[in-house]
Amino acid sequence: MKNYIKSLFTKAEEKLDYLKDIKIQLSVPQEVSHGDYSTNAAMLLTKKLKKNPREIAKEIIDNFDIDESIISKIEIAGPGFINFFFTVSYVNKIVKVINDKKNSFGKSAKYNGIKANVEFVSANPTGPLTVGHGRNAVLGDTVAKLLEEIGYDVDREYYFNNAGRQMRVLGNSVAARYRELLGEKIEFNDEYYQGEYIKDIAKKIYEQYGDKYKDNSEDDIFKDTAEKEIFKDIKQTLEAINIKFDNYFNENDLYEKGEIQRLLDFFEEKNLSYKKDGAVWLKLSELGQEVDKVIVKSTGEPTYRLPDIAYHKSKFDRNYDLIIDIFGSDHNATYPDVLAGISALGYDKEKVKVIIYQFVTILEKGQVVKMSTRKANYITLDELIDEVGKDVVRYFFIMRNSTSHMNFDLDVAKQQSDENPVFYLKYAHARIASILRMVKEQNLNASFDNLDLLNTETEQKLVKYLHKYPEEVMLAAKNYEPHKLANYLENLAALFHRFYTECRIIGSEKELAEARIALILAVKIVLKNGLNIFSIEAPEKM
RNA sequence: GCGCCCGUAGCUCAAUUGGAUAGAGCAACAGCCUUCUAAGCUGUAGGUUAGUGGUUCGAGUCCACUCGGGCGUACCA
Repeated sequence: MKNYIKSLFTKAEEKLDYLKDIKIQLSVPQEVSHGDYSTNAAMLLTKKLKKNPREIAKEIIDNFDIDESIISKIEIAGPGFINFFFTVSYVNKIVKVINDKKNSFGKSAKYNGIKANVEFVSANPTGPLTVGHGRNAVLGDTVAKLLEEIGYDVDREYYFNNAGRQMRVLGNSVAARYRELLGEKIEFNDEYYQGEYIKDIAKKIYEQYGDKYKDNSEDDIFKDTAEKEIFKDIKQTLEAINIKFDNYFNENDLYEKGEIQRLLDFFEEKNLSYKKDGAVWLKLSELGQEVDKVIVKSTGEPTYRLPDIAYHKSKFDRNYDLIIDIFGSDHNATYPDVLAGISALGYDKEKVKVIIYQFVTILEKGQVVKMSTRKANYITLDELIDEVGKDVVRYFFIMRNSTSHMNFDLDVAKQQSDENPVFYLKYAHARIASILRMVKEQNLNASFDNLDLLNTETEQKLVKYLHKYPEEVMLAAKNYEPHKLANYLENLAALFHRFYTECRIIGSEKELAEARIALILAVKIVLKNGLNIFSIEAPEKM
């Protein structure tokens, strides 16, 4: 529908030069009486042409070459909107299109062959994933899926660091628990990781090696075993919500392959770094940032900035055209430094899109739960998945804009999981499946011969909404906003449920019944395609 | 103090990127199952979009200031 209107404008441009100066915006009015599509083109031209917008609208319409089998009416309304009305038979053609395309309806080839890298989760292996990581994980995976839907070739990547202070503390924590197991009285340092999982790891080491490491608290065995075990759990948790990564990128590689040193040399050579107080500083003030920052501490250890820049450089070197980072709002002050470093290296930082999501406030018994991995004060993602299930977890984290500071009341989630909107979507799908089973018993089959019979207001609304699906996918993908698609699906389900109560299939005339079957098949396909993007089951029964 | 994000119905959140009368779900109230799944549908009620000013044909959306909340503001990651 939209494309047809655009073609009208393109043709009209040959006669009306001024149309070339504006971008034609088409929107679907909220009010049905304002047509199927509406444009503000005439209003945008008032200044330039110094004419009344309604006069301009009239001139534009007079220059349209209209096919009456497609457009039933065009009118000028309000201050100068041009409203388009489509014919029933043209609108209903989509039902056949969807049934023909099935799974591929909504997919686009627009970005075929373009390589994208989506980096998300990226938690260091110091403890189990918490509910806080959930938003990151689901957002990243869904953004990746949306990009695939419009043609991108996407790699999902997890970046982690198994060196550094945090991991040493982790190793020491396990060693302490290990000695405790051997009967030693230990003082469990406040700085140590307090969680029960530390004891489990210590126990594993004890079961395998006995007291072999009794006097070797510094041995790598503690850190290495902890890392391995924790990573195993993290991967399991992610798999439980259908998330798999293509690449695991270890920060250590950057050191071992000399990338860090090379980068340091480069900055020095280009006179972009200098020494002060025994540390190496990057001249970020010359790269568009406020102040210079340290990249190598006086101890000789790099700060996170250096490896982060090197890491992003590696993404460019691996030929990604689109590089997406999913970060929590606590990172919002750090990435501009990295981007500045990247452009200093001569890369196009526009290819990097940083998606900052706001933290979810977790409430339990009316209290805010503050999360800390080290203090073992957290609710794990596993617990949440066990409690409410994979689909609810996934839907919950993408149903709202990532800019929203969501509240999540655990008690409500546990009690009212039946009232979660995700069930509403699933129910619509299951309901259609059920109708189709009944219809089969009555020997009725979908038919596309009499789609014009779908002419009630309820049916037309539903059909027109189906038209929008591919556009909604594109919009959600290009803006990295999965919640838009969630809203779309909820509206679609609502329109279907209404159709269900108002329009019967069994009991209607055969022609009408079979046209309606074609319609609900189309709705089922779109619901399923949408839920598939969210990795949520579309059940045949509930 | 400074930077980023947010403030919309009692609660949780939308709003086609500046469009026409700001919409859903919970919660409340009143209805709808001897016919395809009532995890559903219909209706009622609920709003000075935190506040004040500005920009224009037109502002929840853009700008300025004020108030309130979140996250940062390291030679931690």
